[in-house]
Amino acid sequence: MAGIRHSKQRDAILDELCSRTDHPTADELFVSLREQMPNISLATVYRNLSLLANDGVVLRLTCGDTADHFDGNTAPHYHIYCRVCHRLYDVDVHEIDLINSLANTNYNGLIESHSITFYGICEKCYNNK
Amino acid sequence: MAGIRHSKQRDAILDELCSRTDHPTADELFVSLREQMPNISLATVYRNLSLLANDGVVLRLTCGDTADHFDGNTAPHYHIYCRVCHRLYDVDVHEIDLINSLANTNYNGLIESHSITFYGICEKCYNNK
DNA sequence: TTCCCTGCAAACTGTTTGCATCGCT
DNA sequence: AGCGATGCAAACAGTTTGCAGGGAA
Repeated sequence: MAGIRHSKQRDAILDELCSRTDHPTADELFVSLREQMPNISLATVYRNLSLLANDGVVLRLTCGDTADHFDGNTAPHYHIYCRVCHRLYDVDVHEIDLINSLANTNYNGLIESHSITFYGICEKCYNNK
Repeated sequence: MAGIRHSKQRDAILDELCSRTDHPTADELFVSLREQMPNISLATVYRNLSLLANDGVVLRLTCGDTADHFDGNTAPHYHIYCRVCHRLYDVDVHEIDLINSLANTNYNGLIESHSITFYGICEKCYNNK
């Protein structure tokens, strides 16, 4: 986090991810990055995303979609995975701390905070039908 | 669900899954099933698990582990995925309805009930260290 | 100058699919 | 006979890894 090394590619990956509010997959990031950095390789994107996720600099979101998604916003928030458009959205559950404490009350404090993904239909898809 | 077809293999897969309280992967089920049914193929296990999951007869649990896990218990309950032993456990959060209504209050009722997987450390791993 | 990093290609893993055959009604 | 289900093997998608060369500290 603090002592993280830098490289042109790693910085570009982190910048690109943090500049987006969607929750791109490694491949989606790769496609964007190639515009500014045509020689970047997909393996580098995967490698650095794993590194950054293990360091807690970014979030890896596994939701049952074919590929993992990533989030540059590590502030406490939840996600909803839309069964219709297969996208992830931030969901602003104001009672986030209450939910976490409820869960932990029933499980001896071993449950991580702020790592819930809900499933359902996003507002856009719900309105479009 | 009601109109579901039957076959020796499909029934065996469902029986085996429902008789277990762990949350096996397709391959783990396959290994068990082969003892009673040596010619069963892994593709059949995958095919039927997908069928049953799509029909709502069983639950498919995606948790960031390498493989999907399955649960024969469709009664409302949550899960916790242990970061240490990489296993899924049922977690009895008594306030399950409250949590769902809190989430839905903040997202216009589009969030599915009863499909939360928490992340953390299971009690066994927590005590063993 | 020492590592860490990259790009490339090949390997790997979980899962799905095509196809010929089998089995139930 | 007809149709779905099976077993096998090949195909697939996402991800990881080995390696030789390049770049940051």
